[in-house]
Amino acid sequence: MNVSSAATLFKALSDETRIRMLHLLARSGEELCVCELTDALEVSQYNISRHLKVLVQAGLLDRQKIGRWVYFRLPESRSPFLEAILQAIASLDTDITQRDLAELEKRLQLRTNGRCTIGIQKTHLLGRK
Amino acid sequence: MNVSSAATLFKALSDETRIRMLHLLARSGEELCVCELTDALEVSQYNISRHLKVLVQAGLLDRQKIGRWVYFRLPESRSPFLEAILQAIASLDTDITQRDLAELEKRLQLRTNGRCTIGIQKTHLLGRK
DNA sequence: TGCTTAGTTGCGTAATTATGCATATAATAT
DNA sequence: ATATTATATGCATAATTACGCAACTAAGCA
Repeated sequence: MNVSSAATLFKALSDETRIRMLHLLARSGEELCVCELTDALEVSQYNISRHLKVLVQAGLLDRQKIGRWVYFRLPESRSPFLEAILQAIASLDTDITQRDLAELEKRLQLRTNGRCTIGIQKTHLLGRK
Repeated sequence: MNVSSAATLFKALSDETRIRMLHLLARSGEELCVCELTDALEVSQYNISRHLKVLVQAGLLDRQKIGRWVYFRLPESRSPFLEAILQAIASLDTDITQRDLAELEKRLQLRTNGRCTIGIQKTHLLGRK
């Protein structure tokens, strides 16, 4: 980890939606697809998608496509630097983060065989008409 | 610590100069004045001053004026969240951070009675003609 | 061979940020 | 008081970022 990549990493973390996504991934221990994150956070689908791209490019998330769904998870191997920051984010406990976890909990119960099999349920968050 | 202030904090950290300043403050254990930071980092005086302001406003630094000099130090009381991040920054060890520490070391030897008594030595970094 | 669905991305616009230059403020010294 | 010195900041410009909208790709199904 050098100064430049640390600055890039912090820049990727300098957004509320991205912090909330990482918090959910860290606390749930799950890998989550775009539509699950969209429903849990109640942010428009195209914004979720763009924020996820920022996190992947910063090395904060791994991406895996399964069928029509794309799953994101925290990288298995993390530097001490990254681990410390993810721990800090996971420790966030406020109205918003509690709500996010509760919404995700509900959403994860719609999985079948441990996988998401449906799209976005909160249709006003769709990135198309 | 809530999501919004975490985002603000990370935004304040999303700049190389600001990370280098925090790194010096954490590793040296000293409080440092504007001209010492300017000489150590070799960044123009007005930019050092502006970056310091960002860090103070984000709650990452305390400011104390002594005579004509203004000293900055890490806050004595830190949340676990902040402590984890400062530890991570202090652990940075690269060409740049080693050089910064060496330059600061040299600069601190110009103190008398543990205080800076001179201005910027690298005159090309001054914010005036 | 389409049609539907999960996700991505280009474009335009608005907001924010960094930096150089010049100047302002504030404390000390002559 | 006036000049000097340490630090801060207003202004202009350039670069970056976020977001809504719309269109696009890609995978599975009829």
